[in-house]
Amino acid sequence: MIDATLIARPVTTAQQVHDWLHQRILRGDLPPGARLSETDIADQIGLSRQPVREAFIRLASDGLAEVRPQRGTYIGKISARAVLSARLIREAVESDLARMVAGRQADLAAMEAELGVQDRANARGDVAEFIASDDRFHGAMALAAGQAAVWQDLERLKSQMNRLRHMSMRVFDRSETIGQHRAILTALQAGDADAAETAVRTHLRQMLTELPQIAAAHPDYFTD
Amino acid sequence: MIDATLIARPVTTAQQVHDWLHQRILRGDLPPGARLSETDIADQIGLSRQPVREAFIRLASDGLAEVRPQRGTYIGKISARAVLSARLIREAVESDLARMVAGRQADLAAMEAELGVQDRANARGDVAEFIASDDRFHGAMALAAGQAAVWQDLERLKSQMNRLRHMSMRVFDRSETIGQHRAILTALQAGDADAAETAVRTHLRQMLTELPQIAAAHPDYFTD
DNA sequence: TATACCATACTTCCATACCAGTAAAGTCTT
DNA sequence: AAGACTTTACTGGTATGGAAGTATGGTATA
Repeated sequence: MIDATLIARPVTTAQQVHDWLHQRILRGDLPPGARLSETDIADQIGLSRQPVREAFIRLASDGLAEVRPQRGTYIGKISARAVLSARLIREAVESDLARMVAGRQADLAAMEAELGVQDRANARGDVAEFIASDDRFHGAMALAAGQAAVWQDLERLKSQMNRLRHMSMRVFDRSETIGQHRAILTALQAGDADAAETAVRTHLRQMLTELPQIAAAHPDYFTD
Repeated sequence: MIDATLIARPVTTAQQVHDWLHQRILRGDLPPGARLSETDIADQIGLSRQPVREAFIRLASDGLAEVRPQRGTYIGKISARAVLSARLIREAVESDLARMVAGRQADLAAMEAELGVQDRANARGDVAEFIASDDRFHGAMALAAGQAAVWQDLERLKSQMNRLRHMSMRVFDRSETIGQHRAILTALQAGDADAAETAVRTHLRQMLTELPQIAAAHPDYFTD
């Protein structure tokens, strides 16, 4: 048995450049508003400008960069409007997913496991790992609802939120987040759809209070 | 007062090529699975391959095309999984939006107007206009909820569904769709959040019955 | 001092040439 | 005739050069 994802995947250089930059942007290594230069990056990694340019185009499609013709390419600032929109969508979708999970006998072991990971990451102050585990927790819920594809579709929206979270994580205590996660899981285990929905909405509304504070602390990283 | 959107908008050739192909794909002029050739299109519109190539990259990011390195570029087939995922997301989000609209004194004139447009388009058999009006109807609801940005974020997902609808519209009678739209509007006007949510969910679940029939009629246009 | 102008040094955008991988037609061998 | 191998004609991927537009800083002028 051959893994089709391997034979069908001659990853191009442009794709690798894109992935590299994508990760750096999400982690906050490349701050919002920073300037990107085709030539600089090309020289830096020993390539021609072309693959770098194509990576920029992909980033722009991701909503992470902005190419201004004949002017320059910049890391997109975090749009408060976009974050709020993404949050609303997640709340709506994950509420429904939670109801679906609560209504069936789903395997919740994966979600349970992530709670432990988050405890340890929080204790270590490992921001990146905490965020990754947080994502896996929510992804596991989508999987338990039999809707893995839905989680994939939200990727683009999650990107914007994750950039914000890399900033907020350094400011806020995450034990509260873990508690909210546990509340969700408990409701799901009890098969209580109403409680699960409430827990999900409460959890995702947390960002409504955090966003203004983060934005106030880094005004140059945001647009309205 | 100068319109900033005008001075800041030197539309590149690649962008125009992208928009052109994007529209043709959504309208079904370019059928799923069709082959795209950089050289063919470049010759056809009198350009070099480069801008066409960059348009392909954008289309791939849109999820409308697939670039297979060293093999060829193809119009993406319609993924049944993706359509179902998009449908679920829309049902979740628009349910919440409907509740928001029902709970406030919103201006619903725009939605009302689209119902008339749909009546006339349906009578004429104008598929494209009907779909456009359908989109505007749902978009007006998002606007009435004060969440225009949310509707923008769903654009990518709507693309996949719209391709499907261009096929289904020729098969199904749309008067039922109009009736469902009216049910939504009536509930909103009455300020009945529960009825509005139910009407929205009923309306968007229509696709669950249509998708299998469309897919069966055009098996070569779909992947699982 | 303030302002208009202009030369210059960038930037991205597009055209062209070349490279590498794929697939299918054609040829040879058995 | 059937199979394996070779050739050839494509495909997209990358490199490079120059064109077009923009920002910047200096300079002349009022």
